[in-house]
Amino acid sequence: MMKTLIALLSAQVQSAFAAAGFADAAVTVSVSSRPDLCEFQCNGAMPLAKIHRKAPLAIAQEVVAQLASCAVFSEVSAVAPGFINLRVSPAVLSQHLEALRVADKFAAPSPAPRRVVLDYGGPNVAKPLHIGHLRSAIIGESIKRIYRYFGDTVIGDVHLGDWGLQMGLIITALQERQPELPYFDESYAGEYPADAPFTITELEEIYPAASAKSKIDADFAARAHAATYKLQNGVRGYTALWLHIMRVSVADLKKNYENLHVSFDIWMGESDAQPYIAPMLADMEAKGVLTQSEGAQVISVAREDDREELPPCILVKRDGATLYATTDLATLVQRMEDFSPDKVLYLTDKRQSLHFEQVFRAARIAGIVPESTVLQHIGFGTMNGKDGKPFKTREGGVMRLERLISEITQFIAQKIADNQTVSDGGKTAGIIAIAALKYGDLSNLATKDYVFDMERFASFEGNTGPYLLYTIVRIKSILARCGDYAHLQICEADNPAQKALQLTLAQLPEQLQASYRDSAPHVLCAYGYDLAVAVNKFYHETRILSEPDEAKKQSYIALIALAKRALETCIDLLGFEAPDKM
RNA sequence: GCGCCGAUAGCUCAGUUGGAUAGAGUGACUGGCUACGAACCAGUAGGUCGGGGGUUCGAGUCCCUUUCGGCGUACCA
Repeated sequence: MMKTLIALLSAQVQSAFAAAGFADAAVTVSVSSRPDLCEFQCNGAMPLAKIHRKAPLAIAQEVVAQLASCAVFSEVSAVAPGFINLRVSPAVLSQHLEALRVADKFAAPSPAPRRVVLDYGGPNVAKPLHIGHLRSAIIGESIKRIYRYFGDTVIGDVHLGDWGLQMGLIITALQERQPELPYFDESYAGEYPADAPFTITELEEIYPAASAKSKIDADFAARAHAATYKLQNGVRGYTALWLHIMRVSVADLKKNYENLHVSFDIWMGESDAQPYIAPMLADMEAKGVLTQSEGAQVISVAREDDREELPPCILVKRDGATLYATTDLATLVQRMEDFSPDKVLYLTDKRQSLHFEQVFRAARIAGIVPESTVLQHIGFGTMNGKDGKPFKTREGGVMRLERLISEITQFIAQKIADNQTVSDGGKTAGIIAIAALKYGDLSNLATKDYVFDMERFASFEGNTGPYLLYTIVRIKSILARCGDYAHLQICEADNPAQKALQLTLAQLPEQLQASYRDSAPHVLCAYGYDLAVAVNKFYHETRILSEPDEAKKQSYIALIALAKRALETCIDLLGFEAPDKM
């Protein structure tokens, strides 16, 4: 894999510094902050001024003198107080893009590919997905794709909430409604029915009703606790019922995630960690890391240098029950055994950051996870409404994901209806809706709260997902008339918009790397938008199909074909796709 | 109380090891369709980067302090 353009230019400037007598300097070239003055800049002379007791401008001038004969640059100058301004030679640029065009990938794979367990999604069974699940799914899916682009092996685990009191509540409510079912007959020894005694719609109604009832009906609550206990101790009928709940619920979750173009490699959950809990606690006991505190069994995770003393990580409550942290640690035991990952990354709401800090420390102390395995939690912010408060439906309730997607799809279907170019029963509207939703979310820093505004996200103007799709569709429309263009080569630019597009395209590898290094999809959103702007400007100012000079025309076509692939790579890593027409 | 996070144009957001005149979008105003899609392009106006102090040749960025907001703060997940 070739070097990035920035790396190539940096190497040239670095050796010029060395030739001028500044071999110790680690200098880099960056994209210019003043495109009116130059294309690239190097600020390396200024920090050297103090060390060498020399004016920064003088240093810059000496370096520039060394670069004068360098064919890589078409223009080099030193400017006060010590900037080195650079323009790349058009031939070098076009050759670089030509190499990028024929490369099978736009960025070099990671030199040390990792095994990563990515814990995202986190839905609860028997409960519908709502907007609280949206960000984890969208951001996780994008990070998964970015990691894989760089060669990591990523195991995406949906990590279901499939254990605990909620299951007891459902079972107890079912028993009230259908006491005749064989699952509740402890003397029953036959086969249980293959089909579940409820649909997903019924299940989604049963749970909230049971939850509400348990709060006002103490007897019902007690029976639910008892049912939970029986389930956890493997009572046959309850286990069979639990499997029904799981199958019905997971099938529905899969359908919903598919609509979002989100997929998982494994569908494990809290229940899978249960067999690991007892041995893990015994091991902690043996190691002496488990201590009694206020009646609970805990691991102390506080450190000397903490600004504030961290509460201990509680593993067993006073009443003997285990908790979220217990399950998460047991899940880590299981993940180390099954996958021996180099990294485990969790994507949850940022309100859980203290919990993960405690769990991570406890995992190190208990020796569950070695130092060589990175544990990271990315806590994302809340999706708010226009009023700045957590997003709600107009009626004030929690918005179901299904409804959110369908509302955006309808909104967009209405807009493209005016255009009348497409009538495919809403398929295109669905594709655009997903792009609008995901881009609207991912273009923000993941860790911050953001304001969800459907009209803004679904607008086809400005910095939006649909704008990127529109740009791709325009290119497709031209390429469809070009016959076979795969062999066409990119040549030196002959106009400013073309040069600008080439320079933007040359940034692609670095931008991909930055998004990988920082697990930051928003970097790709910003770059994809910049690239789309450059494409549209070029498109607007250049005749492509009607260009009389055949050589120029071919170079233009090769350039937009590369731009199309670059844009498609960006949106694919963000987790959405472009239609052929819109 | 303590801790974490945030505050950048009317609104929504970027801003990479500290670098030149702090950038986009949107809204407002203006111009461009007999060229490959005007869902586009170009231009104008809009800023004490919450306030104050410090470090530095240079601070939106680093340090201290302060105001406001969000969240968390041992037996929920």
